Amino acid sequence: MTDALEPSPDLTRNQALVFGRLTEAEAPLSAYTILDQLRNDGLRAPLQVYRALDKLVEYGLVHRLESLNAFVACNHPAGENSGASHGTVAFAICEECGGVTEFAEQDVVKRLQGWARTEGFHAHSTVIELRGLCENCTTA
Amino acid sequence: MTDALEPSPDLTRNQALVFGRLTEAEAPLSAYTILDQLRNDGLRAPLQVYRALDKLVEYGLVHRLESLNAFVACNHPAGENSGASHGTVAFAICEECGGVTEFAEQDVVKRLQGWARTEGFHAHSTVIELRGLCENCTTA
DNA sequence: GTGTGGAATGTTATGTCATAACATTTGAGA
DNA sequence: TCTCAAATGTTATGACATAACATTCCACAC
Ligand SMILES: [Zn+2]
Ligand SMILES: [Zn+2]
Ligand SMILES: [Zn+2]
Ligand SMILES: [Zn+2]
Repeated sequence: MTDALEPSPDLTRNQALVFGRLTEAEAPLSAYTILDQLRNDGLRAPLQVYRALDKLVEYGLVHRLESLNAFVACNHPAGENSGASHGTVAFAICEECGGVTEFAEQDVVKRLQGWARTEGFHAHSTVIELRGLCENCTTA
Repeated sequence: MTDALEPSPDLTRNQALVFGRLTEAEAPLSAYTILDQLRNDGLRAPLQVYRALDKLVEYGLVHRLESLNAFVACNHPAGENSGASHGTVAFAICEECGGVTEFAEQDVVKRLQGWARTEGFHAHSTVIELRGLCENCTTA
């Protein structure tokens, strides 16, 4: 229903820079924020970042958060810097601290697949994003 | 978990124009597309459209599709032009014909609520969007 | 009927996100 | 060494969204 498997070859220089920056970040980053933080590494134009992001998303190393127009490094269990790839996942996005939790609920995916099957809809990607407050920010 | 109930008062002129245009459309419309189509009705600036959209979304008459940066009129069973409001729904978006199907899968919502409860995450809105091909466009 | 305040509106300018188009460089394999 | 596909560099432009401020509208109190 989602995410064709892709090999994850060695990263190019720009891809490694962008991926490294996202891996260090504690919250999603926009492409322009990434660009600003990589000026000293030689990046100058948005396209350099967007092209790297396109590949990283294709490899399954990075996810795009549609409701934020921003990107996060994958934290999938097997999602190290090797050949990582996985199916549909969901994101919980805290609007106070910006933190993002990636999680997989197989029953949710199954249910959506079930709906798609009965309707004849052929999904190739699925977006699931919860917006709200994480536990820390609720109690605080 | 989502969508506080809101009364849906009489629509203002701009709100009615925008809602009418979305209701007639067969696919999602961007704010700027709506603006272009309402120039002859006196609308001139993006903010006039965005402000109307904000209210219509608040009233539950219109939904924003995050993965498209576009808007659709609600087709909820009780979602006429009266006081309509409902919980979390999902959207199936055809990338061939542009058609959007709004549907509710209570088990999906329950499962996501379950995850949120165990994690202490307090969601106030939920985005579920499937991207792919509808039945017509798959067979065609 | 007049005054008043909140909501809606109108308008200009600006900020943010993303891609088109084209030139150049790089590097693996014939 | 040649060659071609992939990656990169660069400029310009397109698409989506909001800040800031002035004005109008209208229900409601007086
Ligand atoms: Zn992941
Ligand atoms: Zn938080
Ligand atoms: Zn609806
Ligand atoms: Zn279709």
